[in-house]
Amino acid sequence: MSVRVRAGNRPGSRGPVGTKRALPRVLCIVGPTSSGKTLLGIRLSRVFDGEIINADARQVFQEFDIGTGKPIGGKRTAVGARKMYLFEGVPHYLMDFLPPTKTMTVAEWQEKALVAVKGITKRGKLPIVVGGTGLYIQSLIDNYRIPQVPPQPQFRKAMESKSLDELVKLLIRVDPDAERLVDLKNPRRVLRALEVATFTGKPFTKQKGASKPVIDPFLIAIMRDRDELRERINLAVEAYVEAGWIDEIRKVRTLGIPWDAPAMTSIGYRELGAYIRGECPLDEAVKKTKDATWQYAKRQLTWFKRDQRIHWVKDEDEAEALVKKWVSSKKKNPPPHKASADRA
RNA sequence: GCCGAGGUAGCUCAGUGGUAGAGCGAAGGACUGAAAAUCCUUGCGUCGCCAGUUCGAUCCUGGCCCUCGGCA
Repeated sequence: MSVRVRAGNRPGSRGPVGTKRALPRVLCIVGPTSSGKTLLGIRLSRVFDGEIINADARQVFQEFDIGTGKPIGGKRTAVGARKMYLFEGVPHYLMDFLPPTKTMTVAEWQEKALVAVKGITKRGKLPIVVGGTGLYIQSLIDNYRIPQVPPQPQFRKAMESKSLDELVKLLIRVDPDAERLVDLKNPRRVLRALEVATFTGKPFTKQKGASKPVIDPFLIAIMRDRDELRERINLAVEAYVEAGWIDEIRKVRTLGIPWDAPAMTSIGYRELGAYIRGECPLDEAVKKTKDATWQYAKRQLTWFKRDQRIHWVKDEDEAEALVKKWVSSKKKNPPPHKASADRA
């Protein structure tokens, strides 16, 4: 079995040797859903002449607007030769471009995001990454070296009939370190590791890692206490329904998007889908959507809590003040971030 | 009022004569090409109340209380 592995165009893998240049500075607004990232991003993009790079795994989809929390009123607009997503004049990259039946991967996001960072920087603007998909953001700021094997549908299909135990055995045989470095109880992880080993002939655990940073990030998140965040989530869900979320789903259906399309598996779309199909009453679907969103927010918090580089602020004003200091501290090639180095 | 079913973890329920489990929820955690995904860890609760039988009852017997059906 042979396969075509994408050529070595991985970001950061090469570069001008010896030409020491400051890394592009990138502001990253992270944190759990409903904490206020989108609004803060818009505000800071105005104040600091920035452009936004979406780091939300669901806002990438076309037609999925209300329920994914895209800024209301933004849309694809022709700018010169090509179309770009604009919200009140602020360009958003990696937003609203993917057909709902397609999937995107971390590696693709990482690559596109870096291209966007470079373009924005070249035009003298500040790149602002905004989103709650922790893995995406980390892949960018820590320059993840992701094993270069795209998903292999036929391989995954072929392995479907195997039990987890069998997959684990196969994996350990070709990649003994997987025993302690891969979550052997998680079928997805095991399958992926096996996939990489199979198509490269080398152990998965030897191929994952991180390269030298290619950007100079500044991470910021708005701290909300538990009750407040939960309340914000509830209100957001209600506001989305009020704003026509259900009609949005119906419309997407008339466009031929099946219930099991990748974008349809987003929180709320699946719960409200059950209501639309007549499987449960509306109030139940809304309640489930709130609960699922909260569970998601907790997972995000688990992710972001451990990243010591994040500056947690209490409100937008504090965020702006902090960013102002960071922006004006330019030059001075900042020392490499400690936190990223001792994470392996 | 009569007949039937039932009262066990926050919820839905399983179960046994030797003081009890599952799913969901909740809390915490992981996370390198599906990430709004996927996965891991954590369960003493008066087993409705009272009395009896028994070495021992949540499980058997009797009474009581409550819930849900059906009949009046």
